Order: sequence, then structure tokens, then C-alpha cells
Amino acid sequence: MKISTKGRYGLTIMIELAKKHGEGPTSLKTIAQANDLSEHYLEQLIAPLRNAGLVKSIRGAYGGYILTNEPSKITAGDVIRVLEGPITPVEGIEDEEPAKRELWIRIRDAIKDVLDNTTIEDLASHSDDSETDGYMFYI
Amino acid sequence: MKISTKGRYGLTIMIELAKKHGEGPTSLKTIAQANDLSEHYLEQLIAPLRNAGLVKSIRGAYGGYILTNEPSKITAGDVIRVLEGPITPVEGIEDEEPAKRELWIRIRDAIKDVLDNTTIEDLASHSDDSETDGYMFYI
DNA sequence: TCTAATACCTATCAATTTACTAAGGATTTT
DNA sequence: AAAATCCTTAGTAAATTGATAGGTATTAGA
Repeated sequence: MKISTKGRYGLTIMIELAKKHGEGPTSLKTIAQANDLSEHYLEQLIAPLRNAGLVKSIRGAYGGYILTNEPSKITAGDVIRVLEGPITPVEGIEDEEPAKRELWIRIRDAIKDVLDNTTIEDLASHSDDSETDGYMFYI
Repeated sequence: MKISTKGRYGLTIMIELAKKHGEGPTSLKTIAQANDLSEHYLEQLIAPLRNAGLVKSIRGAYGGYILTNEPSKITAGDVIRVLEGPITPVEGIEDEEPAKRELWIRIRDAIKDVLDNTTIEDLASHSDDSETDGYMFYI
């Protein structure tokens, strides 16, 4: 019941690109170093993002990646779907019996509601906030 | 980003026990056959449920399991937490930077809201409803 | 034109998780 | 005693995760 590093690092990439939106390409090396991640691993994550048309690459020296769209037009859900697959708490919801099926649908819709209403711009603009914002970490 | 068969079969077990609540123990064999599941595998799932005090076992011939509590007092969240661990879309929410941390918290709270407000009684009483209830299966 | 920086591609791999299966021991009812 | 049941440990094939390794192709700038 987890979002893996694929989805999480994917969001990290998109947030970094959003911060530089309109200022030319950002290299993966820069993003990897700024976030202490493996550049090689990020290469594998950005390939699907490029194939999905969320980012555009600029090859050669001083190249890198840029967003193909406004950060306000790209949602967290767009990114997560590309890297993690369809948003759903179980495979084959249709095959479940009615009571559980409805439960999975309510969970799915709740997650979709959050992911599809959070833009990369939202994430980029809050990514420098200093501390915990008063949220508690209960489970 | 999935709930595995552990949590799903765990709910199945609890729903079956809820249907027979107050009528004496139900054996795993019965539950396994009714749902076309491996009895051996269910044994491994019910062990944590017993350790957590959600069910009580009655050994020997004509034994089985019973709920330790009213079906209306047990939530889907209780069962999922025992079998899948804490409800959270990522490990170590605290370690994430503010923007993503808030996103994970909103998702976690949305899931918790559904799971903690759905009782086993709710699930058992709707588990015989015939069809799809007009829900769509978009993603 | 050379060089460095960058994207792009394919393969491999260790660790973990998932979803079981196998085999039998312990306990209780009939 | 026999049968039904819970209980426990061990093993395992397949998939996934989170990388690492080792390149090739392309381009900007000196």
C-alpha cells in the first residue's frame, strides 16, 4: 500500500523542473546532486515521463529536460500514473464482491481526489517551506 | 500502491465471521471453500488477527474462529493495519520535504477516513448485494 | 575540429515481498 | 481411538524494487 521511489523521485524531478520553468533545460545531474539521488536511476524514471509527453529532452552539452506544459497544468496524479500505473488500491476491482468493491472504489476515489487536485506548481511553490506546519504524525 | 491479498483475504475472513456472529465458531476450511482460497494460506493470515485480539480461536473438532467484538465495533482499518502495517502511502513521511510531506499526509488521511469509517458489519451486510450499483470503473 | 557535457540505451543484480505449498504437531470433541 | 480442527515452521517461484555497470549518440563551446 505504498508509493515507491519511482513515483516519489518522479515528483522530485518534476518539482525541480517546475522551479526552473521558462529558464532553459535542467540536467539530471543537477537534480540528482541537489536531491542526493543516483543520476542513473533518475534516467530510468524520466524515460517514461518523456514517453508520456510530460517532459521534453534537449540533448548534447548544456542540455537537459524541460516541462512540456505549465506547472499549473500538470498534476501529481499525472506523474504517479505514469510511474506507478493506475491509481487503485487493488488489481481488478470489478472481480471483487460488492461490499469490498465499493470499499476499494471509495479509497481509490479519495486518493484520486487528492492527486488530481494537486498541481506540480502547488508542490514547487511549497517545497521551500521551512517546517512541519503543525501536522501530527499519527498513524 | 496496492493492498495485497493479505489485507483482502483478511477482510474476507472477518466478513465471513461477522455473518455467523453469535452462532458459534466457523472453521477456516469453511471460509476457504466458500471463497475458493487456500486454507493453509488463510492460516497464516489469521494468526496475526488472533495475536491482535480481533478473533478468538476454539481448538479441536468442531472448533474454528469467532469475532472477539461486535462486527459494528471492528473497522476495515483495524484489519488492514494488522495485516498490511500502518496506513501510509510512503515510509517515513517525516523525512520528506514539506510539499511532498503534506501531499502524503492528505492521501493518508483520505484513506484512513474511508477505512476507519467502514465497519465489518457494513461490509457483511452488503456482501450479498447483487450487482455493480451503478459505479463506473474508470481510472 | 576537438572536447566535455549531456541525453539515451541495455543489461545485470541483490534484496525484498508476495502468494503460496508442504509437512507435521497440538488440542479437543465425539 | 478417530476425526476435526488449530497452530507452527520451513521452503519457494515469481515479481518488484532500487539500484549499478557500461556503454553510444548528440550537441555546445573552445
